[in-house]
Amino acid sequence: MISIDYRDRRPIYEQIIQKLEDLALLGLLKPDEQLPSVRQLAAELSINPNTIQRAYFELERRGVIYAVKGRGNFISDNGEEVRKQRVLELYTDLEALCERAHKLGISKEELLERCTVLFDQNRGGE
Amino acid sequence: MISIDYRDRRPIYEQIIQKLEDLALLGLLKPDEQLPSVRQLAAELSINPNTIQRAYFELERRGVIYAVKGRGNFISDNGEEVRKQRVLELYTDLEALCERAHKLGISKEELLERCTVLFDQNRGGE
Amino acid sequence: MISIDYRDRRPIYEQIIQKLEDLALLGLLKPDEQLPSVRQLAAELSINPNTIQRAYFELERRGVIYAVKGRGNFISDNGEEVRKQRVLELYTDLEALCERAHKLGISKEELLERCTVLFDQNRGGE
Amino acid sequence: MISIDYRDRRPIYEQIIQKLEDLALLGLLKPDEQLPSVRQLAAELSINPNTIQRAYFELERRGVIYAVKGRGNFISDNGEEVRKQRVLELYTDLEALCERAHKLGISKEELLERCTVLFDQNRGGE
DNA sequence: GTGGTCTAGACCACG
DNA sequence: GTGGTCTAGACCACT
Repeated sequence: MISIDYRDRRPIYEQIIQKLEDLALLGLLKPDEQLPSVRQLAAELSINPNTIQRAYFELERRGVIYAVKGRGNFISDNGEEVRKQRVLELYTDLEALCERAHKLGISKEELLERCTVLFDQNRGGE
Repeated sequence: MISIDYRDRRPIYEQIIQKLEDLALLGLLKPDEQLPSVRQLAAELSINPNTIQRAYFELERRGVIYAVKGRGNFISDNGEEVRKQRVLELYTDLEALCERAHKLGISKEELLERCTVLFDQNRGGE
Repeated sequence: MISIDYRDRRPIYEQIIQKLEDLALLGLLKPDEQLPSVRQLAAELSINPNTIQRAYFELERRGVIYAVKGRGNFISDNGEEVRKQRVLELYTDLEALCERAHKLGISKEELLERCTVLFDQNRGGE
Repeated sequence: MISIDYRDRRPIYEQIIQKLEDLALLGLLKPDEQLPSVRQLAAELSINPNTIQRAYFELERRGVIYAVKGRGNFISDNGEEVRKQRVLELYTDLEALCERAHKLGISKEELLERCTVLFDQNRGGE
């Protein structure tokens, strides 16, 4: 379900957060579905349970999952909220990218054209 | 000429690299123009000379500046090549962003619209 | 595994880079194999950890190794790409050498003969 | 007669040494021909006289030129000796290159072939 | 424990 | 004076 890329510069807990968030966002993990336990997932990925714990804490803080004492962790049903936040993040990144493009002397038309091509490419790739 | 933002999570040397690269790319620093010396800039910014050294070293590796022992550091004149590489990097980042947008269900029209707005914002910001 | 030659005029960190790159290129260090930690290698060679750090940093930049925060440094698996780049560099150096030979009035036959001898010597040296 | 490349990583005095040695070797500077004075050359190149002095000292040590107190510096007539030493240096470099080639898994045939091509290229380039 | 960053201060080669 | 290298020791984030 989840795999870790040790070559990735980002910390492991962040990779796990992102993967689970993606799965929840794409609807591959349904609301109220139970996640693997901290120990189980830790064993599965051969990493420290603390790292899983940290990822679950952060996901709970973000409202992606909720914890029930003695029972486990479950997918929250406010997927729409999460999605909105992701969209906001994307727009922030897009803003930074536009600034870089501007500094590099790329025209708006050039950027939009490229954007269109890349977006359509993506469409076909699925 | 350069300022450091200690709230910025990026390391200091990276901030310096980016600032100087931007200045060189925008043509505000002309080819063969001399940069402040390692010690001088360190004193100016109240940071350790090693940190400046590291930034200058990386800039030299990237071909943005060149160092002459006993004389100082100077802006390189192959700014155009550096720019081309930066453009390629930007397009790679744009591709990743388009993929994210696609996953989030953002339509192409929505993305292009946003792109236009952000780009123009940037224009006005100068 | 690694030794430093203090009579060598090249900086220590460069010697380390070369040694490790050679080992990786020759396949004596397998992909995903863990390297000695920065502190450990520093202690082993009786030099400063910063110097090792610098070498590892450069090796990572070259794609020879990859670092995982909190875990260590590991041999990268794109050895073939690195090798190709090294071959290109070697041919560039060979070109400069041929030019020098030409200026010194060395005939092509003389150069090729010498090349053959040196190459075979190398073969026997192992 | 001589030009300095400040982008070159080698120290200035070394560049001057090499240039003059080359000129002597190629016979463009005849035996007993007088070199420009330290001050004159320093002024011409807009660099410190100490740097020229250092280059001349080294050239005298190598037997390329000889100094006459109160008169100036002159080209030595043992050009053949200098050439021999240069050839030795080249062979040393060739040896290192052969070792690198061997480590990279380049076959002898491959190297010789490349050598031939590059040498002939050089021939045509003149 | 690991790597990543930074400081403070030193020595060297070069100009 | 300049850049280049190195040491000693510190703090941080991550596992």
